[in-house]
Amino acid sequence: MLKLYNTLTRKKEEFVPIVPGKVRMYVCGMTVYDYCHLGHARVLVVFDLAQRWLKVSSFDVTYVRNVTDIEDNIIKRAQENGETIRDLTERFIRFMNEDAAALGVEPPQHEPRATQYVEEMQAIIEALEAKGLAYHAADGDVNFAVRKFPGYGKLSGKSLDELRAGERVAVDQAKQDPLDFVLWKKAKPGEPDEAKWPSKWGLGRPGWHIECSAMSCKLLGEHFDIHGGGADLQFPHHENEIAQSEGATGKPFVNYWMHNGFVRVDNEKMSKSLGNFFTIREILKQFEAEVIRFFILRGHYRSPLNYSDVQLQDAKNSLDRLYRALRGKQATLIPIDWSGADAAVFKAAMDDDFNTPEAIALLFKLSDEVFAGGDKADLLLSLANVLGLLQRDNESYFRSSNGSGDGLTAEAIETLIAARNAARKAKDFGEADRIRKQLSDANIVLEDGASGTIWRRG
RNA sequence: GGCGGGGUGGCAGAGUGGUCAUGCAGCGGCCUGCAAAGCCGUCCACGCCGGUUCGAUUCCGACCCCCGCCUCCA
Repeated sequence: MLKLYNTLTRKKEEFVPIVPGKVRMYVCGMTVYDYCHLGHARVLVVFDLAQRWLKVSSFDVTYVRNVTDIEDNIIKRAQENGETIRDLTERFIRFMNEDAAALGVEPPQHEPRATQYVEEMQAIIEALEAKGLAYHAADGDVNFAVRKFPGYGKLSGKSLDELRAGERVAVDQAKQDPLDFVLWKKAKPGEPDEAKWPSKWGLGRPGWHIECSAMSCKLLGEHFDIHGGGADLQFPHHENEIAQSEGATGKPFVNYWMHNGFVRVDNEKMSKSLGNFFTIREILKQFEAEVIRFFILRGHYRSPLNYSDVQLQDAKNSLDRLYRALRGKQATLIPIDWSGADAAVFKAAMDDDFNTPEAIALLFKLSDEVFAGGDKADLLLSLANVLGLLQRDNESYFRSSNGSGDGLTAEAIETLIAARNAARKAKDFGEADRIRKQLSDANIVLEDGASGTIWRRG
């Protein structure tokens, strides 16, 4: 029985899908005007994990992860770069997909782009207007009237009056309430034609929040199971989605809200605005993509994740042990018998709000047994596969040149190893150790085993 | 200020009313020509103060500290 922590109720709840056997899940994806950073990687990996586990749990999963390809920052960046919005967003969507693939993220069933759903957005805004929940303001924008929606604040636990008391932003005179948010933005002079759509309120573009209401509704229906995203989207973004969707349809919007914790740097949130972010690409120059995935999965998805080189290296050392257990074992993927003792432990951990640290601890237990000569290699490989881990060819994992480059080719290394082994055979250990030192200076570690010498990059 | 989440051993990170997290790192040993890997052993914990309890890191209360949201942000 799968239990999920639901942000809406702040409790772990048994997961019961709306339609038996089916799960519909929507996750707020990226706004594409820059490279993805580690924080984005966490969303990608965490919800990929959720998707995988739901599938393993025999659910028919429809997973939607959107792309925001029209928004203030995008327009600004395209203008700064002197390129079209389309060129900019296409490029960063491509980069995002490359990063996601590297991290072992299985593509969602749908990756809708906001610009393809403007009509649906307009339809929702019209419905809200008809119900008196939206108004065309004096400045030409269409806003959501937050005071007219009784449930406003239920996700974030905030009340309108408290929010107002803490108001830190200059009040926009065109709004009826400072917390009212934009559904449709009137086009402004100087904005590119690409950023303008005709509407009954004149030329303009959709607000950010309405994009997700429209895409989720169109692809998953008015009422679906799981909605996810980073914890920073809880308010106002997700709160606003609820107001828009429930306001327009009169139905409950989402049953389970899932939010992943932040990635931190020096105990501070990693974010674009703080400028303290590390892009996935940067980290990939130093570490294997799987190390990043493992680094994310070794912590619980709701906990903060502290980033540093030291932590990545620690994660790599740890992952190495798991790979080492499988080295030379010819393990193959097998169907998992979930009633088996080990698999049951793994399943119990995953069913408990995706407790990957515990699931991974079980992987280490299996690796101990493999080292001890037990026949758990296939199970280890297969359970790790559920987490998207340990699926690389063992030798290519250990020999990949990510990290400190050494310039030595595999052939050169093999030649040196042969020379060293000849020296060892001749009991010329001085020469043998000299060669090993030469290799270790180049970051190559040797292991002399019963079946010969194997090497890896350190 | 309001709302929310936390403080676990050198580091990372789960969890639990009373026997073990797990990994990395350290130390001693086995193995090895020496290493590496593996194995065995070992060191290092639950912010602070009270309370409940036979017993609390785990439950309750106060306190201190940290982080997030309240403005675009995964």
